[in-house]
Amino acid sequence: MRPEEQLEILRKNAAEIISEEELLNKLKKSYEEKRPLKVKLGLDPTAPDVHLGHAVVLRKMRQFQELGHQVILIIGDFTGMIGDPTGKSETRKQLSREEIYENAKTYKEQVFKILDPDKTKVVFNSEWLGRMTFEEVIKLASKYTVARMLEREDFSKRFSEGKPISIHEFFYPLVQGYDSVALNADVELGATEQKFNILMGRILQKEYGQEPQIAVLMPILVGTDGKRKMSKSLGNYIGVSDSPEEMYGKVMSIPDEIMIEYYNLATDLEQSEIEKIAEDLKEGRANPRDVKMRLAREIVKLYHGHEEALKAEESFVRVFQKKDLPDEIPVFEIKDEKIWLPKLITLVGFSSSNSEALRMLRQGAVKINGEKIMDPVDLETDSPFVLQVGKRKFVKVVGSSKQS
RNA sequence: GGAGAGAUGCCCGAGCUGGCCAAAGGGGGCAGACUGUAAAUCUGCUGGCGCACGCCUUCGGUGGUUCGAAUCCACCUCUCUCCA
Repeated sequence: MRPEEQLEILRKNAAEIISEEELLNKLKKSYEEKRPLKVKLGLDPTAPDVHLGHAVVLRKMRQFQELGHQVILIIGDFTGMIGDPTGKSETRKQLSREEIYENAKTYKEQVFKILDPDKTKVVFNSEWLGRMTFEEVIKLASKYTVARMLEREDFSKRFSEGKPISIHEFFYPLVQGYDSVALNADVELGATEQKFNILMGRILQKEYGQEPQIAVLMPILVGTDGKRKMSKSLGNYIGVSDSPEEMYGKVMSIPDEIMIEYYNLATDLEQSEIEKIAEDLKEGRANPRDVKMRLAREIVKLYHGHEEALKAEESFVRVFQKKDLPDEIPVFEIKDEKIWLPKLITLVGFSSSNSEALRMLRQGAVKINGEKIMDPVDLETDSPFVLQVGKRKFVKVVGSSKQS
């Protein structure tokens, strides 16, 4: 494909490209020399749960792949072993080799729902970082100044608020930038929050006599709460490995205001189509609920296929609109013939303690076979029953004593 | 190296002239009502324990004083600020 057309595609949805002109030049050169560009993305090996927020970036990577470029995923195992300090207080535990390997494996499984495995190279940054001598490290550290380091917003904020910043945190940007040097990367992808780190790559590459990489920055996807960025630790994420029903439901729970953002960043719909939806919505021609259902369908389709998306929708309508039971309820086998209800709720994982279960009970959140129960009763398990806690947690409890 | 300030429950943050403190208030979260599993609003809950006006664990760590400590004392660890 012609470089100009490639640029057109790559530009879509990107928050910022630094710089487009240089990117076009690289694309041209690549086109002429028939040499694919090396496109780099760093992954943090500590949290191996890929969600739609990551997907925004990964889907852009996918476009690069489709245009014939070389995609390189860097597993930050070296940095992972040091332990990212940005939670501080708990000095995040260091990961062992095995854990990192394990995480990397699940990472790959999830990432390959989006990327083409045959066209993806995965590397560990310990490969080159682990071999650096202290002398080289100091040399690397000399390439940047404290004042410039503090330009980064989170650092300067913490600094002015009197919050601690450990010296080694300054190494994160340096190390990430050095990864680009080690790979001689042409392009680095990331969310806008990665701007500083990615620009660091450019600076270091120049210092080490390389042509600087292009920064392709993608917008940050807001989480299901509509406020904060999507992340696992905030519990506002939609994972690419979530079940179809779960995924569908989570999409339905997002605030209306961010629907179009999701259409743009998390679906494959044409720009023109999305614009039309946005307008219908604004003019009141479309029911926001239907627009959201379509969104949920589109997103589930991407990760589970058309069929599953429809099934998830059916299930959703049944459970939440008609207030029926879902057609498939997980079964929980129980050995005891009799069980105290709060204990059962905890046992199946709907609460973290009996006390909590008791509280939910008192607030009328618990139903058995559709009937609201407010007392901590003892239950016979000789005949199966459906336990429901809250709106979305169901389980079918079956006594195992009768079965054998 | 010197001087000062501080460390409280998921987070922020009161309390710190010792008992009334499982610890105010806010945020977040969960649940209920209302709905479109949206938003807004209202209500309740928000350490554990077989459900308790009871017991256990919790206020950076370890010891101590006391009938009794988040609150007093000693030492330690960590953080911040100013000086060098």
